Amino acid sequence: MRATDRSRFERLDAIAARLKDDAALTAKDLAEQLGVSLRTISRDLALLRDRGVPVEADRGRGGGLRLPRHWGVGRLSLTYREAVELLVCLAIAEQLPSPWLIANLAAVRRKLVASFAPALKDKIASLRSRILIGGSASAAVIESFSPLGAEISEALLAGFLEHRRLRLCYRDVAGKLTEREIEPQWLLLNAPVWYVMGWDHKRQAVRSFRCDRILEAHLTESPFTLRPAREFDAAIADIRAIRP
Amino acid sequence: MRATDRSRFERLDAIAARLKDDAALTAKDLAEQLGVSLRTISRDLALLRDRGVPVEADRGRGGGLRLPRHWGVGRLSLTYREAVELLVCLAIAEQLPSPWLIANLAAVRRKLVASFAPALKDKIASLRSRILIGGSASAAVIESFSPLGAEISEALLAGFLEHRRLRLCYRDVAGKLTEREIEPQWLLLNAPVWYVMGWDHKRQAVRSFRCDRILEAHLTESPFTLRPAREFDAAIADIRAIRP
DNA sequence: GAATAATACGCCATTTTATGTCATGTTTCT
DNA sequence: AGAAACATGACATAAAATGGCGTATTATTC
Repeated sequence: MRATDRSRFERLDAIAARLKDDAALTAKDLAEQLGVSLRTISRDLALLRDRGVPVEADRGRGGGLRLPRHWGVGRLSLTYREAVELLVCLAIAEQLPSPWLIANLAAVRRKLVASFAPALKDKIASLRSRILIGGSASAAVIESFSPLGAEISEALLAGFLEHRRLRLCYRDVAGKLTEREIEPQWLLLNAPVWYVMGWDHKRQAVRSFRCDRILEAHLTESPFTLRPAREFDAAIADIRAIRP
Repeated sequence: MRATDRSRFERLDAIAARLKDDAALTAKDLAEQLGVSLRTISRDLALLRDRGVPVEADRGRGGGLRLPRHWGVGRLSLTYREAVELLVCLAIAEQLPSPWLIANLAAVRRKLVASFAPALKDKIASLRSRILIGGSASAAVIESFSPLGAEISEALLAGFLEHRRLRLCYRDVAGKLTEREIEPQWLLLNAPVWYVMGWDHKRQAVRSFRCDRILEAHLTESPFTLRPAREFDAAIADIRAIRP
Protein backbone atom coordinates (compact mmCIF):
# COMPACT_ATOMS: atom_id res chain seq x y z
CA MET A 1 0.00 0.00 0.00
CA ARG A 2 2.34 2.69 -1.21
CA ALA A 3 1.68 6.29 -2.06
CA THR A 4 3.80 5.99 -5.17
CA ASP A 5 5.46 2.83 -6.27
CA ARG A 6 9.14 3.46 -6.72
CA SER A 7 12.26 1.44 -6.74
CA ARG A 8 14.56 1.81 -3.83
CA PHE A 9 17.01 4.16 -5.42
CA GLU A 10 14.32 6.46 -6.62
CA ARG A 11 13.17 6.59 -3.06
CA LEU A 12 16.68 7.49 -1.94
CA ASP A 13 16.63 10.37 -4.39
CA ALA A 14 13.25 11.43 -3.09
CA ILE A 15 14.53 11.43 0.47
CA ALA A 16 17.59 13.44 -0.49
CA ALA A 17 15.39 15.94 -2.29
CA ARG A 18 13.11 16.37 0.70
CA LEU A 19 16.06 16.79 2.99
CA LYS A 20 17.39 19.57 0.81
CA ASP A 21 14.30 21.74 1.25
CA ASP A 22 15.52 22.45 4.72
CA ALA A 23 12.04 22.42 6.24
CA ALA A 24 11.48 20.50 9.46
CA LEU A 25 11.31 16.84 8.57
CA THR A 26 11.06 13.73 10.67
CA ALA A 27 11.63 10.15 9.71
CA LYS A 28 7.99 9.45 10.46
CA ASP A 29 6.88 12.09 7.96
CA LEU A 30 9.10 10.53 5.34
CA ALA A 31 7.72 7.09 6.05
CA GLU A 32 4.18 8.33 5.54
CA GLN A 33 4.98 10.39 2.47
CA LEU A 34 6.81 7.59 0.77
CA GLY A 35 4.54 4.81 1.90
CA VAL A 36 7.13 2.67 3.61
CA SER A 37 7.78 1.75 7.19
CA LEU A 38 9.83 3.74 9.61
CA ARG A 39 12.36 0.98 9.76
CA THR A 40 12.92 1.19 6.04
CA ILE A 41 13.43 4.94 6.19
CA SER A 42 15.94 4.33 8.88
CA ARG A 43 17.80 1.87 6.69
CA ASP A 44 17.63 4.23 3.75
CA LEU A 45 19.18 6.98 5.82
CA ALA A 46 22.00 4.65 6.77
CA LEU A 47 22.53 3.92 3.10
CA LEU A 48 22.57 7.60 2.20
CA ARG A 49 25.16 8.19 4.90
CA ASP A 50 27.24 5.35 3.49
CA ARG A 51 27.10 6.99 0.11
CA GLY A 52 28.40 10.23 1.54
CA VAL A 53 25.30 12.30 2.19
CA PRO A 54 25.84 13.90 5.58
CA VAL A 55 22.37 13.46 7.01
CA GLU A 56 22.21 14.84 10.49
CA ALA A 57 19.61 13.67 12.92
CA ASP A 58 18.44 15.41 16.06
CA ARG A 59 17.11 13.03 18.61
CA GLY A 60 14.49 13.78 21.12
CA ARG A 61 11.30 15.73 21.09
CA GLY A 62 11.25 18.39 18.40
CA GLY A 63 14.09 16.67 16.60
CA GLY A 64 14.21 15.48 13.04
CA LEU A 65 16.46 15.18 10.03
CA ARG A 66 18.64 17.81 8.46
CA LEU A 67 21.45 18.30 6.05
CA PRO A 68 24.17 20.65 7.19
CA ARG A 69 23.10 24.11 6.17
CA HIS A 70 24.09 24.63 2.54
CA TRP A 71 25.01 21.12 1.78
CA GLY A 72 22.33 20.90 -0.81
CA VAL A 73 24.28 21.64 -3.82
CA GLY A 74 23.33 18.79 -6.03
CA ARG A 75 24.76 17.53 -9.22
CA LEU A 76 25.61 19.70 -12.11
CA SER A 77 25.14 18.21 -15.50
CA LEU A 78 26.74 20.13 -18.32
CA THR A 79 26.92 19.53 -22.02
CA TYR A 80 30.31 18.90 -23.55
CA ARG A 81 30.53 22.43 -24.80
CA GLU A 82 29.56 23.91 -21.48
CA ALA A 83 32.12 21.76 -19.72
CA VAL A 84 34.82 22.99 -22.04
CA GLU A 85 33.82 26.61 -21.57
CA LEU A 86 33.88 26.07 -17.86
CA LEU A 87 37.38 24.64 -18.09
CA VAL A 88 38.52 27.73 -19.94
CA CYS A 89 36.76 29.91 -17.42
CA LEU A 90 38.60 28.12 -14.62
CA ALA A 91 41.86 28.53 -16.45
CA ILE A 92 41.23 32.25 -16.56
CA ALA A 93 40.24 32.59 -12.93
CA GLU A 94 43.18 30.53 -11.78
CA GLN A 95 45.48 33.08 -13.35
CA LEU A 96 44.23 35.67 -10.92
CA PRO A 97 46.12 35.67 -7.67
CA SER A 98 43.37 35.69 -5.11
CA PRO A 99 43.78 34.05 -1.76
CA TRP A 100 40.07 34.22 -1.05
CA LEU A 101 36.82 33.27 -2.76
CA ILE A 102 38.46 31.65 -5.71
CA ALA A 103 41.35 30.03 -3.93
CA ASN A 104 40.10 26.48 -4.20
CA LEU A 105 39.03 26.18 -7.78
CA ALA A 106 41.55 23.42 -8.28
CA ALA A 107 39.13 20.98 -6.69
CA VAL A 108 36.42 21.95 -9.12
CA ARG A 109 38.82 21.64 -12.01
CA ARG A 110 39.83 18.18 -10.90
CA LYS A 111 36.24 17.04 -10.69
CA LEU A 112 35.48 18.50 -14.06
CA VAL A 113 38.51 16.93 -15.68
CA ALA A 114 37.59 13.63 -14.08
CA SER A 115 34.27 13.66 -15.88
CA PHE A 116 35.93 13.50 -19.27
CA ALA A 117 36.76 10.24 -20.96
CA PRO A 118 40.14 8.95 -19.79
CA ALA A 119 41.62 9.34 -23.24
CA LEU A 120 41.08 13.09 -23.05
CA LYS A 121 41.84 13.55 -19.40
CA ASP A 122 45.57 14.05 -19.52
CA LYS A 123 45.29 16.32 -22.50
CA ILE A 124 42.71 18.42 -20.77
CA ALA A 125 44.49 18.52 -17.46
CA SER A 126 47.26 20.60 -19.01
CA LEU A 127 44.87 22.95 -20.73
CA ARG A 128 45.09 25.53 -18.00
CA SER A 129 48.74 26.18 -18.67
CA ARG A 130 48.14 26.59 -22.38
CA ILE A 131 45.70 29.46 -22.15
CA LEU A 132 46.85 32.99 -21.58
CA ILE A 133 44.76 35.99 -20.79
CA GLY A 134 46.20 39.29 -21.89
CA GLY A 135 44.75 42.76 -21.55
CA SER A 136 42.08 44.01 -23.87
CA ALA A 137 42.80 44.55 -27.52
CA SER A 138 43.65 47.92 -29.01
CA ALA A 139 40.95 50.00 -30.64
CA ALA A 140 42.38 49.21 -34.07
CA VAL A 141 42.17 45.49 -33.47
CA ILE A 142 38.66 45.68 -32.08
CA GLU A 143 37.67 47.73 -35.11
CA SER A 144 38.68 44.99 -37.51
CA PHE A 145 37.35 42.21 -35.37
CA SER A 146 34.72 39.78 -36.62
CA PRO A 147 33.20 36.77 -34.88
CA LEU A 148 34.17 33.20 -35.77
CA GLY A 149 32.05 30.84 -37.82
CA ALA A 150 30.72 27.77 -36.11
CA GLU A 151 32.72 25.27 -38.14
CA ILE A 152 36.04 27.00 -37.67
CA SER A 153 35.29 27.38 -34.02
CA GLU A 154 34.59 23.65 -33.67
CA ALA A 155 37.71 22.60 -35.49
CA LEU A 156 39.97 24.95 -33.54
CA LEU A 157 38.58 23.78 -30.26
CA ALA A 158 38.84 20.10 -31.12
CA GLY A 159 42.38 20.49 -32.39
CA PHE A 160 43.43 22.37 -29.28
CA LEU A 161 41.80 19.96 -26.86
CA GLU A 162 42.63 16.70 -28.53
CA HIS A 163 46.10 17.64 -29.70
CA ARG A 164 45.39 17.15 -33.37
CA ARG A 165 46.89 19.07 -36.23
CA LEU A 166 44.81 21.58 -38.19
CA ARG A 167 44.86 22.60 -41.82
CA LEU A 168 44.21 26.31 -42.00
CA CYS A 169 43.43 28.79 -44.67
CA TYR A 170 44.63 32.09 -43.25
CA ARG A 171 44.56 35.71 -44.33
CA ASP A 172 47.57 37.51 -42.92
CA VAL A 173 47.91 41.17 -41.95
CA ALA A 174 48.79 42.11 -45.49
CA GLY A 175 45.67 40.38 -46.76
CA LYS A 176 47.55 37.53 -48.40
CA LEU A 177 45.97 34.06 -48.24
CA THR A 178 48.07 31.07 -47.19
CA GLU A 179 47.48 27.37 -46.54
CA ARG A 180 49.08 26.02 -43.43
CA GLU A 181 49.23 22.94 -41.32
CA ILE A 182 49.66 23.77 -37.68
CA GLU A 183 49.65 22.24 -34.24
CA PRO A 184 47.41 24.44 -32.09
CA GLN A 185 49.48 24.57 -28.93
CA TRP A 186 48.47 27.75 -27.13
CA LEU A 187 45.53 30.08 -26.98
CA LEU A 188 45.76 33.71 -25.99
CA LEU A 189 42.92 36.11 -25.35
CA ASN A 190 43.25 39.83 -25.81
CA ALA A 191 39.57 40.42 -25.31
CA PRO A 192 37.65 40.12 -27.52
CA VAL A 193 40.23 38.62 -29.87
CA TRP A 194 41.60 35.11 -29.53
CA TYR A 195 44.97 34.09 -30.94
CA VAL A 196 46.20 30.57 -31.64
CA MET A 197 49.86 29.93 -31.30
CA GLY A 198 50.96 26.90 -33.15
CA TRP A 199 53.84 25.02 -34.55
CA ASP A 200 53.76 25.50 -38.30
CA HIS A 201 54.61 22.18 -39.83
CA LYS A 202 55.88 23.27 -43.21
CA ARG A 203 57.93 26.14 -41.88
CA GLN A 204 59.06 24.22 -38.77
CA ALA A 205 58.59 27.27 -36.62
CA VAL A 206 56.22 28.89 -34.16
CA ARG A 207 53.56 31.04 -35.76
CA SER A 208 50.60 32.85 -34.29
CA PHE A 209 47.23 33.43 -35.88
CA ARG A 210 44.40 35.77 -35.08
CA CYS A 211 41.41 33.46 -34.93
CA ASP A 212 39.07 35.75 -36.77
CA ARG A 213 41.46 35.87 -39.73
CA ILE A 214 41.20 32.13 -40.19
CA LEU A 215 39.03 31.47 -43.22
CA GLU A 216 38.90 27.72 -42.96
CA ALA A 217 40.04 25.16 -40.45
CA HIS A 218 40.01 21.42 -40.90
CA LEU A 219 40.79 18.86 -38.28
CA THR A 220 43.30 16.20 -39.35
CA GLU A 221 43.99 12.85 -37.82
CA SER A 222 47.64 13.58 -37.03
CA PRO A 223 48.25 13.96 -33.32
CA PHE A 224 50.95 16.18 -31.93
CA THR A 225 52.84 16.48 -28.68
CA LEU A 226 53.19 19.62 -26.63
CA ARG A 227 56.29 21.70 -27.14
CA PRO A 228 58.19 23.38 -24.31
CA ALA A 229 56.63 26.63 -23.13
CA ARG A 230 59.71 28.71 -23.75
CA GLU A 231 59.47 28.23 -27.49
CA PHE A 232 56.37 30.38 -27.38
CA ASP A 233 57.71 33.20 -25.24
CA ALA A 234 58.69 35.32 -28.20
CA ALA A 235 55.37 34.86 -29.97
CA ILE A 236 53.47 35.74 -26.82
CA ALA A 237 55.51 38.88 -26.38
CA ASP A 238 54.80 39.79 -30.01
CA ILE A 239 51.07 39.55 -29.63
CA ARG A 240 51.12 41.49 -26.43
CA ALA A 241 53.14 44.19 -28.17
CA ILE A 242 50.31 44.75 -30.64
CA ARG A 243 48.59 46.85 -28.08
CA PRO A 244 50.72 49.67 -26.79
CA MET B 1 31.95 -16.34 -7.96
CA ARG B 2 32.39 -12.62 -8.46
CA ALA B 3 35.46 -10.65 -9.28
CA THR B 4 34.51 -7.99 -6.78
CA ASP B 5 31.42 -8.13 -4.68
CA ARG B 6 29.38 -5.04 -5.28
CA SER B 7 25.81 -4.03 -4.91
CA ARG B 8 23.84 -3.59 -8.04
CA PHE B 9 24.10 0.14 -8.23
CA GLU B 10 27.80 0.13 -7.78
CA ARG B 11 27.90 -2.23 -10.70
CA LEU B 12 25.83 0.19 -12.75
CA ASP B 13 28.36 2.90 -11.99
CA ALA B 14 31.15 0.58 -12.98
CA ILE B 15 29.46 -0.17 -16.28
CA ALA B 16 28.91 3.51 -16.98
CA ALA B 17 32.55 4.23 -16.21
CA ARG B 18 33.76 1.52 -18.55
CA LEU B 19 31.46 2.73 -21.26
CA LYS B 20 32.95 6.20 -21.01
CA ASP B 21 36.42 4.88 -21.84
CA ASP B 22 35.27 4.78 -25.40
CA ALA B 23 37.34 1.69 -26.10
CA ALA B 24 35.70 -1.25 -27.84
CA LEU B 25 33.58 -3.02 -25.29
CA THR B 26 31.15 -5.89 -25.55
CA ALA B 27 28.56 -7.08 -23.11
CA LYS B 28 30.46 -10.32 -22.77
CA ASP B 29 33.60 -8.45 -21.69
CA LEU B 30 31.59 -6.62 -19.10
CA ALA B 31 30.08 -9.82 -17.81
CA GLU B 32 33.52 -11.32 -17.32
CA GLN B 33 35.04 -8.21 -15.81
CA LEU B 34 32.23 -7.76 -13.33
CA GLY B 35 31.70 -11.40 -12.57
CA VAL B 36 28.04 -11.60 -13.49
CA SER B 37 26.16 -13.32 -16.23
CA LEU B 38 25.53 -11.90 -19.65
CA ARG B 39 21.85 -11.84 -18.92
CA THR B 40 22.41 -9.59 -15.95
CA ILE B 41 24.55 -7.21 -17.95
CA SER B 42 21.77 -7.06 -20.45
CA ARG B 43 19.31 -6.15 -17.75
CA ASP B 44 21.69 -3.59 -16.30
CA LEU B 45 22.00 -1.92 -19.66
CA ALA B 46 18.24 -1.72 -19.92
CA LEU B 47 18.17 -0.11 -16.49
CA LEU B 48 20.83 2.39 -17.46
CA ARG B 49 18.82 3.31 -20.51
CA ASP B 50 15.73 3.75 -18.35
CA ARG B 51 17.68 6.10 -16.17
CA GLY B 52 18.60 8.20 -19.18
CA VAL B 53 22.06 6.96 -20.11
CA PRO B 54 22.04 6.70 -23.90
CA VAL B 55 23.91 3.43 -24.28
CA GLU B 56 24.22 2.59 -27.93
CA ALA B 57 24.67 -0.98 -29.03
CA ASP B 58 25.93 -2.27 -32.35
CA ARG B 59 24.65 -5.69 -33.13
CA GLY B 60 26.40 -8.25 -35.17
CA ARG B 61 29.97 -9.31 -35.53
CA GLY B 62 32.42 -6.61 -34.46
CA GLY B 63 29.67 -4.84 -32.59
CA GLY B 64 29.59 -3.78 -28.98
CA LEU B 65 28.53 -1.01 -26.64
CA ARG B 66 29.18 2.69 -26.86
CA LEU B 67 28.14 5.98 -25.45
CA PRO B 68 27.71 8.89 -27.82
CA ARG B 69 31.03 10.67 -27.94
CA HIS B 70 31.27 13.19 -25.11
CA TRP B 71 28.20 12.03 -23.32
CA GLY B 72 28.34 12.41 -19.59
CA VAL B 73 31.09 14.96 -19.64
CA GLY B 74 30.36 17.61 -17.10
CA ARG B 75 28.58 15.58 -14.50
CA LEU B 76 29.97 16.68 -11.23
CA SER B 77 28.75 17.20 -7.77
CA LEU B 78 30.10 20.15 -5.90
CA THR B 79 30.23 21.12 -2.28
CA TYR B 80 28.60 24.36 -1.26
CA ARG B 81 31.92 26.12 -1.06
CA GLU B 82 33.00 24.89 -4.45
CA ALA B 83 29.75 26.00 -5.99
CA VAL B 84 30.18 29.47 -4.54
CA GLU B 85 33.73 29.74 -5.79
CA LEU B 86 32.56 28.61 -9.16
CA LEU B 87 29.89 31.29 -9.20
CA VAL B 88 32.49 33.92 -8.45
CA CYS B 89 34.70 32.48 -11.13
CA LEU B 90 31.84 32.74 -13.61
CA ALA B 91 31.18 36.30 -12.54
CA ILE B 92 34.78 37.09 -13.36
CA ALA B 93 34.81 35.39 -16.74
CA GLU B 94 31.53 36.94 -17.74
CA GLN B 95 33.11 40.33 -17.36
CA LEU B 96 35.51 39.51 -20.17
CA PRO B 97 34.10 40.26 -23.58
CA SER B 98 34.85 37.14 -25.53
CA PRO B 99 32.65 35.95 -28.36
CA TRP B 100 34.29 32.54 -28.37
CA LEU B 101 35.15 29.81 -25.89
CA ILE B 102 33.52 31.51 -22.95
CA ALA B 103 30.54 33.00 -24.71
CA ASN B 104 27.91 30.72 -23.26
CA LEU B 105 28.67 30.62 -19.61
CA ALA B 106 25.21 31.94 -18.81
CA ALA B 107 23.79 28.46 -19.21
CA VAL B 108 26.33 27.08 -16.78
CA ARG B 109 25.49 29.82 -14.33
CA ARG B 110 21.79 29.06 -14.56
CA LYS B 111 22.35 25.39 -13.90
CA LEU B 112 24.61 26.18 -11.01
CA VAL B 113 22.15 28.60 -9.46
CA ALA B 114 19.40 26.05 -9.87
CA SER B 115 21.35 23.58 -7.78
CA PHE B 116 21.27 25.76 -4.69
CA ALA B 117 18.63 25.51 -2.01
CA PRO B 118 15.52 27.42 -3.05
CA ALA B 119 15.84 29.99 -0.29
CA LEU B 120 19.22 31.15 -1.61
CA LYS B 121 18.49 31.04 -5.30
CA ASP B 122 17.24 34.55 -5.91
CA LYS B 123 19.93 36.05 -3.75
CA ILE B 124 22.59 34.15 -5.62
CA ALA B 125 21.23 34.91 -9.04
CA SER B 126 22.12 38.57 -8.61
CA LEU B 127 25.58 37.84 -7.30
CA ARG B 128 27.25 38.30 -10.64
CA SER B 129 26.33 41.95 -10.83
CA ARG B 130 27.67 42.59 -7.34
CA ILE B 131 31.20 41.48 -7.99
CA LEU B 132 33.71 43.64 -9.76
CA ILE B 133 37.11 42.72 -11.01
CA GLY B 134 39.60 45.54 -11.22
CA GLY B 135 43.20 45.43 -12.28
CA SER B 136 45.91 44.18 -9.99
CA ALA B 137 46.77 46.06 -6.86
CA SER B 138 49.66 48.50 -6.60
CA ALA B 139 52.97 47.35 -5.21
CA ALA B 140 52.33 49.30 -2.01
CA VAL B 141 49.03 47.54 -1.46
CA ILE B 142 50.47 44.12 -2.20
CA GLU B 143 53.26 44.86 0.21
CA SER B 144 50.89 45.40 3.11
CA PHE B 145 48.61 42.58 2.14
CA SER B 146 47.87 39.67 4.47
CA PRO B 147 45.57 36.72 3.96
CA LEU B 148 42.19 36.44 5.67
CA GLY B 149 41.45 34.24 8.61
CA ALA B 150 38.98 31.42 8.12
CA GLU B 151 36.32 32.83 10.45
CA ILE B 152 36.30 36.28 8.93
CA SER B 153 36.25 34.75 5.50
CA GLU B 154 33.22 32.62 6.37
CA ALA B 155 31.29 35.48 7.88
CA LEU B 156 31.97 37.84 4.97
CA LEU B 157 30.91 35.26 2.45
CA ALA B 158 27.75 34.34 4.31
CA GLY B 159 26.77 37.97 4.81
CA PHE B 160 27.36 38.74 1.16
CA LEU B 161 25.48 35.73 -0.16
CA GLU B 162 22.60 35.68 2.24
CA HIS B 163 22.13 39.43 2.50
CA ARG B 164 22.73 39.62 6.20
CA ARG B 165 24.30 42.45 8.09
CA LEU B 166 27.81 42.11 9.55
CA ARG B 167 29.41 43.56 12.66
CA LEU B 168 32.98 44.42 11.85
CA CYS B 169 36.01 45.42 13.77
CA TYR B 170 38.10 47.34 11.26
CA ARG B 171 41.52 48.97 11.23
CA ASP B 172 41.50 51.91 8.87
CA VAL B 173 44.39 53.32 6.83
CA ALA B 174 45.50 55.45 9.75
CA GLY B 175 45.56 52.37 11.95
CA LYS B 176 42.56 53.40 14.02
CA LEU B 177 40.20 50.66 15.16
CA THR B 178 36.46 51.08 14.68
CA GLU B 179 33.37 48.99 15.26
CA ARG B 180 30.86 49.02 12.45
CA GLU B 181 27.69 47.41 11.36
CA ILE B 182 27.50 47.10 7.60
CA GLU B 183 25.48 45.56 4.82
CA PRO B 184 27.99 43.81 2.53
CA GLN B 185 26.59 44.82 -0.84
CA TRP B 186 29.48 44.62 -3.29
CA LEU B 187 32.79 42.88 -3.60
CA LEU B 188 35.68 44.17 -5.62
CA LEU B 189 38.91 42.39 -6.45
CA ASN B 190 42.13 44.21 -7.15
CA ALA B 191 44.13 41.04 -7.16
CA PRO B 192 45.12 39.83 -4.67
CA VAL B 193 43.15 42.21 -2.47
CA TRP B 194 39.41 42.01 -1.99
CA TYR B 195 37.31 45.00 -0.95
CA VAL B 196 33.82 44.94 0.52
CA MET B 197 31.59 47.84 -0.23
CA GLY B 198 28.78 48.18 2.20
CA TRP B 199 26.18 50.41 3.60
CA ASP B 200 27.35 51.53 6.99
CA HIS B 201 24.37 51.44 9.26
CA LYS B 202 25.42 53.93 11.93
CA ARG B 203 26.78 56.45 9.47
CA GLN B 204 24.00 55.88 6.93
CA ALA B 205 26.47 56.01 4.07
CA VAL B 206 28.45 53.86 1.69
CA ARG B 207 31.81 52.76 3.02
CA SER B 208 34.40 50.44 1.61
CA PHE B 209 36.70 48.10 3.49
CA ARG B 210 39.83 46.27 2.55
CA CYS B 211 39.10 42.71 3.57
CA ASP B 212 42.48 42.03 5.05
CA ARG B 213 42.10 45.00 7.38
CA ILE B 214 39.05 43.49 8.94
CA LEU B 215 40.02 42.15 12.33
CA GLU B 216 36.72 40.54 13.23
CA ALA B 217 33.48 39.89 11.43
CA HIS B 218 30.30 38.58 12.96
CA LEU B 219 27.21 37.59 11.12
CA THR B 220 24.01 39.09 12.47
CA GLU B 221 20.45 38.00 11.92
CA SER B 222 19.32 41.26 10.33
CA PRO B 223 18.67 40.90 6.62
CA PHE B 224 19.16 43.77 4.20
CA THR B 225 17.96 44.65 0.74
CA LEU B 226 20.17 45.58 -2.16
CA ARG B 227 20.73 49.25 -2.82
CA PRO B 228 20.84 50.76 -6.30
CA ALA B 229 24.14 50.31 -8.10
CA ARG B 230 24.72 54.02 -8.64
CA GLU B 231 25.14 54.64 -4.93
CA PHE B 232 28.38 52.69 -5.16
CA ASP B 233 29.86 54.37 -8.22
CA ALA B 234 31.85 56.85 -6.22
CA ALA B 235 33.24 54.22 -3.86
CA ILE B 236 34.25 52.01 -6.76
CA ALA B 237 36.02 54.88 -8.45
CA ASP B 238 37.84 55.59 -5.18
CA ILE B 239 39.19 52.10 -4.83
CA ARG B 240 40.27 52.01 -8.43
CA ALA B 241 42.08 55.27 -7.94
CA ILE B 242 44.29 53.68 -5.30
CA ARG B 243 46.37 52.23 -8.04
CA PRO B 244 47.65 54.83 -10.49
C1' DG C 1 23.88 -18.06 -48.32
C1' DA C 2 25.72 -20.12 -44.32
C1' DA C 3 28.42 -19.48 -40.31
C1' DT C 4 29.56 -16.38 -36.73
C1' DA C 5 29.41 -12.80 -33.35
C1' DA C 6 27.08 -9.64 -31.39
C1' DT C 7 22.59 -7.53 -28.88
C1' DA C 8 17.55 -8.30 -27.13
C1' DC C 9 14.32 -10.38 -24.52
C1' DG C 10 10.98 -13.84 -22.54
C1' DC C 11 10.47 -17.51 -19.02
C1' DC C 12 11.31 -19.77 -14.71
C1' DA C 13 13.71 -21.71 -10.69
C1' DT C 14 16.81 -20.07 -7.29
C1' DT C 15 19.35 -16.95 -4.59
C1' DT C 16 19.79 -12.59 -2.54
C1' DT C 17 18.07 -8.42 -0.86
C1' DA C 18 14.60 -5.36 0.97
C1' DT C 19 10.88 -4.76 3.95
C1' DG C 20 7.67 -4.91 7.88
C1' DT C 21 6.98 -5.99 12.59
C1' DC C 22 8.29 -6.17 17.12
C1' DA C 23 11.40 -5.14 20.63
C1' DT C 24 14.80 -2.39 22.96
C1' DG C 25 17.86 1.41 23.72
C1' DT C 26 19.17 6.36 23.68
C1' DT C 27 18.72 11.25 23.59
C1' DT C 28 16.30 15.53 24.42
C1' DC C 29 12.69 18.48 25.49
C1' DT C 30 8.68 19.66 28.53
C1' DA D 1 8.57 11.06 34.52
C1' DG D 2 6.75 11.01 30.07
C1' DA D 3 6.62 11.98 25.27
C1' DA D 4 8.90 12.46 20.96
C1' DA D 5 12.33 11.72 18.30
C1' DC D 6 16.38 8.68 16.23
C1' DA D 7 19.21 3.93 16.35
C1' DT D 8 19.52 -0.77 15.92
C1' DG D 9 18.93 -5.85 16.38
C1' DA D 10 16.25 -10.15 15.19
C1' DC D 11 13.39 -12.69 12.30
C1' DA D 12 9.82 -14.06 9.03
C1' DT D 13 8.22 -12.80 4.64
C1' DA D 14 7.78 -10.30 0.32
C1' DA D 15 10.13 -8.59 -3.53
C1' DA D 16 13.87 -8.18 -6.60
C1' DA D 17 18.00 -9.74 -8.80
C1' DT D 18 20.32 -13.39 -10.92
C1' DG D 19 21.60 -17.40 -13.84
C1' DG D 20 20.46 -20.53 -17.27
C1' DC D 21 18.14 -21.57 -21.28
C1' DG D 22 15.95 -20.72 -25.48
C1' DT D 23 14.88 -17.84 -29.35
C1' DA D 24 14.88 -13.71 -32.25
C1' DT D 25 17.34 -10.14 -34.62
C1' DT D 26 21.14 -7.80 -36.86
C1' DA D 27 25.53 -7.27 -39.10
C1' DT D 28 29.84 -9.13 -40.74
C1' DT D 29 32.73 -12.51 -42.89
C1' DC D 30 33.80 -16.19 -45.82
